[in-house]
Amino acid sequence: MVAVDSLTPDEWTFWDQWMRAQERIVRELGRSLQLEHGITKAEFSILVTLHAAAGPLRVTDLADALGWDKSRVAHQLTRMQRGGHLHLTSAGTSQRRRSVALSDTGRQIAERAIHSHGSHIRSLVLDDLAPEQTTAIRSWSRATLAKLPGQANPGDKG
Amino acid sequence: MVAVDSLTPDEWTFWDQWMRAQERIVRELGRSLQLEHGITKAEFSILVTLHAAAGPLRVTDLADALGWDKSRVAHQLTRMQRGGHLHLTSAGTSQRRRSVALSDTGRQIAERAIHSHGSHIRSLVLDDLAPEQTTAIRSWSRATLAKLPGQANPGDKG
DNA sequence: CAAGATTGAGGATTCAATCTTC
DNA sequence: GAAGATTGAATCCTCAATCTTG
Repeated sequence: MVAVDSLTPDEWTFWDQWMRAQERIVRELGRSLQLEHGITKAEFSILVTLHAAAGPLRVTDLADALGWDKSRVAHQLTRMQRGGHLHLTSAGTSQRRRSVALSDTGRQIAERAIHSHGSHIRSLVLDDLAPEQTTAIRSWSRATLAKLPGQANPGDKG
Repeated sequence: MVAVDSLTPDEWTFWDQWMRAQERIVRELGRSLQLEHGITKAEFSILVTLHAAAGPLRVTDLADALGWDKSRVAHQLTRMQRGGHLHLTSAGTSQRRRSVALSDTGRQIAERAIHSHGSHIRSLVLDDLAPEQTTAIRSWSRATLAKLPGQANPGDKG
């Protein structure tokens, strides 16, 4: 006799529905980004972070701003390199990137995408949230970010 | 002069923190599954769905139960085939699967994983939720699932 | 033909290992 | 050597195209 469940059926349903709702929203937003701007969700994240930055960023700073690990950023930059939305400065003969910034077209795409993505977030999500729901989710998000460590990069103390 | 933002800074922060919190929880739960049971989140989803089923499922029914599209399920089954957690019956000479069920070891892993995964969900999430937060999130999830169509499989009426 | 199912290609993510530079 | 950055392999996910079978 082993207790298989550590959650009640009601708790499982709660969790399952929450995760499914989340995934559908994310999928839907990703599809819109692709359809309307030809970019993926990951590309959008890079573009919007660079758009918000004062100037060019090093890979590490980009990673910190995004909460991603460096290898994820490096792979993403590699894929985006041929898209022309980025301006990458590299070091001499090697493939090592020194800084990343938006190109002119990158900036244009970023601004258009930010605008329409925001609209979709509003109509898919924000418009349906009552003030108490917003409050509840906001406090959960903050508590969770405080509770779970950010993406541990190899060099981090720990 | 173009309005770049359709959301206020506060709204962006709200959304950004929500998504980051979500991703960290999911990542953390995935890591535990891998560490403790040697399975991924996707594998867990398949195992738990088959465990809940009365008997063997066809690919389409598995996909419907999961809210995944069939190709996603097919790829996942292909990867899991060599793991020995599944019992697959196929049709004569072809690679076409007729039904999917848990093997004995699959059932054992599923039961253990359900138990510990539930514990992690409780300690990472449920324990920190006040009743009002649970209520708010539950109603958001339901509304969202009702609002967004499930994964459209090619054959679905539209 | 249509419903059931698989395949291939391309981007995304993670982990561990390695390269580069100071 | 340590900090900055890339690489390779394995899994995952989506879309479009194709195969299989009733």
